[in-house]
Amino acid sequence: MSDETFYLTTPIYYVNATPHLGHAYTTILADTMARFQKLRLGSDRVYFLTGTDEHGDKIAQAAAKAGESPQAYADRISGIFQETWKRLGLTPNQFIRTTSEHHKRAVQRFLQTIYDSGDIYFGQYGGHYCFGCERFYTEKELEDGKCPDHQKEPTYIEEENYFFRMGKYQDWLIDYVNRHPDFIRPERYKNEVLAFLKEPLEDLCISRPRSRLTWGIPLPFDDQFVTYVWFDALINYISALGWPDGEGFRHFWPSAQHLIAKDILKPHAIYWPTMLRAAGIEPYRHLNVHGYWKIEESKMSKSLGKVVAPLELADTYGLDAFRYFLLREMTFGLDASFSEEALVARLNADLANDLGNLYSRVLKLIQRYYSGRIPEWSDEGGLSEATRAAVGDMTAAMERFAFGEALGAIWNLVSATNKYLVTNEPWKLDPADPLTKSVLFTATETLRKIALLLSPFLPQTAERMLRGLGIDAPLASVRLEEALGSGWLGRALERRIEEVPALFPRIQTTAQKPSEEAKRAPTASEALPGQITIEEFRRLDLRVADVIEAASVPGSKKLVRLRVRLKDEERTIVAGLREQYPLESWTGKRIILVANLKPTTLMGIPSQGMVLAAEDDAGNIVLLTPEQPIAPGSKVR
RNA sequence: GGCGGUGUAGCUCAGUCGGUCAGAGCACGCGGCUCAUAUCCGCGGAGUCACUGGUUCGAGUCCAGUCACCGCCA
Repeated sequence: MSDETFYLTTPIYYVNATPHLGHAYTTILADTMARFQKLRLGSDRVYFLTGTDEHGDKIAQAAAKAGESPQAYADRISGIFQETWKRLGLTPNQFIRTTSEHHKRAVQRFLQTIYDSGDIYFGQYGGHYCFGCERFYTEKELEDGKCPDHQKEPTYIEEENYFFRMGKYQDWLIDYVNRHPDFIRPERYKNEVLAFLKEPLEDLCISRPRSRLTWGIPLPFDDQFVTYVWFDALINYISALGWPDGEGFRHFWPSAQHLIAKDILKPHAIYWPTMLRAAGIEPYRHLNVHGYWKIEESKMSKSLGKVVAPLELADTYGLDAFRYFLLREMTFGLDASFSEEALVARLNADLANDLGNLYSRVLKLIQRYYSGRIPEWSDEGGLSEATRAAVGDMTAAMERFAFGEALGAIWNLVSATNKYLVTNEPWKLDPADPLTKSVLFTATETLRKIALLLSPFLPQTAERMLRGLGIDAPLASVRLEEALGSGWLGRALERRIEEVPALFPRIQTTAQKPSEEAKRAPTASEALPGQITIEEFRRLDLRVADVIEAASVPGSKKLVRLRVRLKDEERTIVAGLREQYPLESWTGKRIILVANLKPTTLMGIPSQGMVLAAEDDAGNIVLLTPEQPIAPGSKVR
């Protein structure tokens, strides 16, 4: 037996926002991979880490805004993350927080190590600092002298700071990446990093003066400075293992793999390896980079204009269906679209029809033929080849983080089992016929193996399937290889099938088959140019809203900042109507709002919608308003 | 502006070294079955493989250029 281990991390999430789909996706991927590796290697050889990143300007500011101390604020948001992962059934081995004592000590130890070896120096720096971005900008990067993200004038700050000699490691890093082609994967991101490294790599400013920021870890060699938040955060990957002396570090670090979304490629692919190098620590093994979910509006469970947050769909359709969709639908490394419709399509086609129905038809046959007692007979091997292929393909796909392919491999086996039943038609045979017993035994055996293969992806479903097959599955301690053998039955319950609830009930969709009339409707090519369909019009979410407050937008003559109320929601809208409607005229006005307009930022102010107005040829502009009094939030159609 | 990438059936995407590569799943149509969650199984579609040139006996697959979208850098 090898001493192979597996250590997988997610990023630690910055507590300036509450968990969203992106966080959940990364963590679900990691959870699935960790479960898979535990199945393969045994749970004591696998370590899965996640956590929260809690220092820095933005946190201090957010806390101040919320009227809390930074620590109280971080505690609260970090708690929400922990709760959310629990709700989603995710099981990290550790949830690390950068405000924890052991992390702080490790960061200081790390800094001191590099400082002692001469890779940190004190230098001067001057530049345009944007507090929103928490970073300096060069002249060239500014647009009209403003931060391109926040549209705010940055502050010129000149200060002395500590720098990490990152540039010193540039050649080493290029060489390392080239020598280890799968160090950063998929390849597109490796190429991106190499492209970036073609330019000279600058040293990294790793401190912030206390005079400006106190919410951070003090530098061990100068307490007038705190550590730059990225430098602090990355170290979590080793502090969590008890670096430098911890047993966990020795045991797990050699197999370290990081999982991130593509937006934080640079710190992980460039800062972090050079930091490790400087500290005399081996680089991690792989950096696995995934894409983004583009969230498509759904018209399914949207009630009263309230957009349903993706995470809520986990409650609506079940954890496993939610996981299945995410794992199946995104090609690792690429972006994908998230929509309720697509989720339901997957749920119905794959989970309900293919898998759920297979499970149901087999168990119900056994129930009828043998009063629910699974026949112990011989497995004639009718599915052994398909099973072998599924296990091999699935394992190989997981090695490459190809979760969708891995599920595809399992579904090939599901499909093969459905075919096997149609080929052998046990329902046409005499229950006492040895062939019948053999066929049904083979089918249940295969279902058992399917459940096992599925367990990293759909843990709850796997357990239900096994239980239904009369097996009390201690999945945490099961080893894949052993369990795929014909002897493994876990703790066999009385192998009697009582009732067979549907694993995944089909979701009724309102989408009906196109009627004859619909087929005769004009097609796109027949439509006049510029015409839209009623469906396209319905995508607009127009609402009546009340203006409760109006304010000027500094630096703009045309813009006005409005606070408007919908039904039970308030929003800020920036409108270019100040010349037509002076500030004092706004309050109390009832307007029509495009409520599902993609939010944007105008002159530094986020705007969540657009006010409708009419304009004539002469440029006269008037607001649109309901002709009779009607409640704010009412839909316009 | 510089560099990467992407553009393949209605939809989502596979297509390694150029020659059964024109494919899969979903959706759709037809047929079969009726054990099963109106499920399952079989068959089918023809899509100028973004566009234009080029290399080659032969190109989604290589080269050049064009267009569109996206990413990184500036």
